[in-house]
Amino acid sequence: MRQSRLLIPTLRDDPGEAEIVSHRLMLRAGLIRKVAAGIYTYLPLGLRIIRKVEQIVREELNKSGAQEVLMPIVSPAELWQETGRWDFYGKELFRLKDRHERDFCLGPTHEEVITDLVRREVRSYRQLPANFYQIQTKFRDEIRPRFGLMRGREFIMKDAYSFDVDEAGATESYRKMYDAYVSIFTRCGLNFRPVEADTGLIGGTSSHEFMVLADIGEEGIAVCDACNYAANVERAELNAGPPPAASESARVKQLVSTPGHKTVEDVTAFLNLPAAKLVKTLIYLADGKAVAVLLRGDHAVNEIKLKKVLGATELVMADPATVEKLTGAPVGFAGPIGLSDTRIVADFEVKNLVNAVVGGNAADRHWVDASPGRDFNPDQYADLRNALTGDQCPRCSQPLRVVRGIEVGHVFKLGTKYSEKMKATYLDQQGQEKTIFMGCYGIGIGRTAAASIEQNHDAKGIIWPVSIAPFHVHMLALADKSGKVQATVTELEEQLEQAGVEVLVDDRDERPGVKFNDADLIGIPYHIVIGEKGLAQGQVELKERRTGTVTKLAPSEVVPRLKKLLIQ
RNA sequence: CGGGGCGUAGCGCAGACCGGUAGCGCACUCGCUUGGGGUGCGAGUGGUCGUGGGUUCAAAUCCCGCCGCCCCGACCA
Repeated sequence: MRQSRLLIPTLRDDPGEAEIVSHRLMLRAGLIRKVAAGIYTYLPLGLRIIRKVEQIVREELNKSGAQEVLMPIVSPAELWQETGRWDFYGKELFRLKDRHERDFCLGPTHEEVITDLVRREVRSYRQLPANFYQIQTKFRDEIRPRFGLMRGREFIMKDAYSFDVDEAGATESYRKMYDAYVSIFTRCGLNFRPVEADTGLIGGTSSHEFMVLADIGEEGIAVCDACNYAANVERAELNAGPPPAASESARVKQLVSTPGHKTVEDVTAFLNLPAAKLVKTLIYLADGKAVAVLLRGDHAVNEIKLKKVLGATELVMADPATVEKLTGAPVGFAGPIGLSDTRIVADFEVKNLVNAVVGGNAADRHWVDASPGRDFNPDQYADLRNALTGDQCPRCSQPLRVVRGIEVGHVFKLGTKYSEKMKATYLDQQGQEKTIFMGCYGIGIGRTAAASIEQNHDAKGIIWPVSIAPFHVHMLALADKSGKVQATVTELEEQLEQAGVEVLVDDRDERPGVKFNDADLIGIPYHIVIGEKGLAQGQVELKERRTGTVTKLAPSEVVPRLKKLLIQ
């Protein structure tokens, strides 16, 4: 392929809109261009990369027995109303009406559509198990699209859905997909880690996220170096911590004036204490009933855990009026002392505090030197927060480390959540009607490419792994007075293409420096430099992008050498 | 949605405080030059200054509204 015939608009300057490496380099290397916030056009080079990732996904999924289908992007509201997600999905769902004012949406995911298909077409246990996947553009009206392809409103996703006769079958399907994902991300050359995850909006019973380790990752992962436990910080289970090292003796509690100091920062700054010495009291409405939730000032509540502990189906923070009615104080001064009629749950770490600050349940008042067990007694201690570095591993009690990751894949065991609501059933061997067990599985195609750049780049640009590189080889034709360069380039291009090596020839009338810099920026793994100087000695140069290693060799050696390198 | 920042040529920016009819670098076109790490010189092309209104003899510049984009945060009492 000739570079002069492809639109590869490289940029010398960093575009102002891009903050992170992969976004910047995708724009600079001419892979993508933005159309609107979170919506991009894939240029020829970018599209080739996307197709490479898709191909790997296809091959591995086909190998695992999944079958490819293609569902519509637009789906009718009725299907979403059946599962309740028409309302539950909220503003993230792109909605539209047709000319008859009927409601539709642009698919953010396809559980409803595929389950509808399966309930119509699958009757018998003989047709199961089945696993359907598609690679398709998805739409989610994200609250804040960012980082180029990392979090777009329109993006390409591989989504798959498994259907089994029972729980055991579903577990087997899940395991197969998990294994396929490991193969896929390994082939993409990523440093990744499967971690235990929460099930979020999709719902279901168990789930793993495939995280590419990178500092710019939007997700926190708690990892244990001692026993290999890894989980999303939202998911990681935390046990009651070690009993407190008896550092200080409990003093008598006092009510002090904290005029106007409502937030954790304000109060601790005013009292000159660390946030870890404060207990914050959050008032929630769990299915309409007020609950006080106690956490250390420096900890963040995890509402998913809280919901489980409370056994609540609906959980919202109480409005200021309710808080005032309950505590007798404006928002900012709630505390557990004297809240006798209200259920109080506290995070495990609260139990370990001595001489803590708590709200006074009166305007501009806080208690200092309050101690749990003596001054207030929660109804229950539980795990209510996200994991932090230093917390104990739930498996082996060694300290956890929190690292950042990019979620490129997610596998869920759904159970019968959708099949029950949508009545997707089959007849078993006894002729009994049974509900189908489901699983669902996603991979962000563009995000996988972006994650690869985050892990594979240097100051000059991208360094693609061979498996997803837009081309295998970038052949740079330098100045050519004699015509020899052109002749060699044409000959080599032909030989390489015949050998199945994908080659991009930089045949532009540009200075050598421009070509070298653009080639480094684009990041094709091998460069062949052909110039008159080298040819005078019967040689061309082969450069490995990652290491910069240059090998001089005769033109006739190029094809065999590359074939060998590319097979590795 | 809350906070902050920004919209001036394809890209990166100056001009704005102090109103006088738009500029720099890169890119692009043409000519010469150069030809192994973003050559050099010259001549050009390209902008309703995001948008609507207002103030003024005069608005990129001052005032108000709207739109878009980027960053941070988002029930944390």
